[in-house]
Parts: sequence; structure tokens; C-alpha cells
Amino acid sequence: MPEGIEVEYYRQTALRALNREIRLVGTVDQNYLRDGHSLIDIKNLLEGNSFEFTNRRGKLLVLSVSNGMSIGLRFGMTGRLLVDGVSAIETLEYSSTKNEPKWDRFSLKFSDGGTLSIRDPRRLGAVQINPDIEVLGVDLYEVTISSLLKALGGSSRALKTCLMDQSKIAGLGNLLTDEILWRSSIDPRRAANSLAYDEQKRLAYHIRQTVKQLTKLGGSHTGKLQAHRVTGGLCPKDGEPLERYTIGGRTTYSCPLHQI
DNA sequence: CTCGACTCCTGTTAGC
DNA sequence: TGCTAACAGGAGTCGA
Repeated sequence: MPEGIEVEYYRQTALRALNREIRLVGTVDQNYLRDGHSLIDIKNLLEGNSFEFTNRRGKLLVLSVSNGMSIGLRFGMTGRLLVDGVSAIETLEYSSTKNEPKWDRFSLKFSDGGTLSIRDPRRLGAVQINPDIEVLGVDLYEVTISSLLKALGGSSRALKTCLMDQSKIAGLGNLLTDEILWRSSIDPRRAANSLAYDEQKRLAYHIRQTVKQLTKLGGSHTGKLQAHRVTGGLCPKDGEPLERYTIGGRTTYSCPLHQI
């Protein structure tokens, strides 16, 4: 599923959509309109204008429009961004391997004949007008030890819940978080405020390292743990059977031996 | 404050 | 073989 890394790929794809006149907005799936806006609002905002800049905070991709407004694109679990029919990502984890144009939930045409669309089988993405980027926490690429301490705060919530809280740290999804905690050798169920300073430092280090490394490798599904996140999977570090449970409704895998 | 339960959604797959 | 139910997880709401 698209986590911050995938949306960063999408942002780079979106660079190809800049400074091209938008001729018309084709489809906007009803489920994509979640702030009381209508298709007409989107059309009025975009048609005749062009995108000028890209921005991204966590999993939110923002395209600024030549009229001073902006639109925010959210990709849910299975959304991919296509510009001129081409996506930075061919197939997504947990999504379909098929590639059906009928899954285009948001699409527009440029005057030069090109297109931009979000192809999303499960319809969990969204299009927002002038999204408020400040409700999101520090971007996953910008995490430092001090911003991590601020994000964890004095919270007694489970550590994994805090890491996935987009208002604290923006862009970490389920797979990245499991990978990071596995590398950090910390149990995801630990209270966020129970970490010793060396654990906080270790966690900050592995957030930075993991995000950087998996960006090079090709996405949030390319971690060392991912292939073993199945029932009966063994820890790739020490061979111990992985534990499977849910935190905040999200499937979690961790190693009972070295994640303490 | 924190939590689980429920909602949205649909292609894929495990299991009978 | 064919059907059904569970599953995947990002994001939001609600009540305890």
C-alpha cells in the first residue's frame, strides 16, 4: 500500500504534470469527495489552469494550482498516480496485479492530450481542496531525535500507534513501522513514554536508515521483515517464530526473542 | 487521554 | 469445483 515512500515516488511522477494546461476534469469518484466538495468545485478549480509545484507531507501529495489554490491527493491503500498512463509503481502490495482503467477514480486531461489519474481499485483515496498540511506531523524523511521525542511525547499509547499517528509523524504505514521496530529491536506494544534514551536514539536512527534504504530499494515492501510477515513466518534475524497480533486494528508482526 | 469497535471499500484468497 | 467469508490497511467517527 502507498506509504510515505510510495507517495514520494508519486510526487516525482507528478513533476511531469507541471505547467501543462488542464483542459478538463473527467471523473471524480463520489468517495473521493470527502470535504463537502463536488465535482463542479474540482472542475472550477482546475480547468483552464495548470499545476505549478509539488509538495508532499507524509502520504499527502499536494499540487499547487496556478490560481493560488491547491489540491491534495490521497491514495488510500491501493491508489497509484498515473501521468500520461505511466506510474512510478507497477504493482502495489495487497492490491490487484491487474491494471484496469475503470479503476481511475480521479482523472483529468491536459490540453496537450496527456492525462493524470489516480487508479485505485478499493476507492479509499481522496481529492481535497486546499488541504491543511499543518495538521500532519513531521515528514518521515525529516525525522530527527528531537522531533521523535516530541512525537512520542509523554504518551502512554503503544509505540506503534504513535509512530503511525499521522499527526505525530507523517508517512509511516503499517509495513514500514513493523520493519522499523523490528530493526530497532523494540516491542511495538511498549508504551511510547517507556523508552530509555538509547532506545529513542536507536529508533530515530532506524527510522532514518529504513526510510532512506527502502526508498533506494523500491518501496515500503522491500524491507527485510516483509517476506516473513505471514502466518508461520520466522524472524529473519534469529529464526524465532514471529508473533502476530493487532495494534490499533492493524496486523502486527514482531519477534518475541529480540524485540523487547 | 487512550482504547476498541465500527465504518468506508473491493480484489484476492483461505477454507469448507 | 464452486461458493462464502475473511483479509488486506489508510483514515475517520463514536462511545466507553
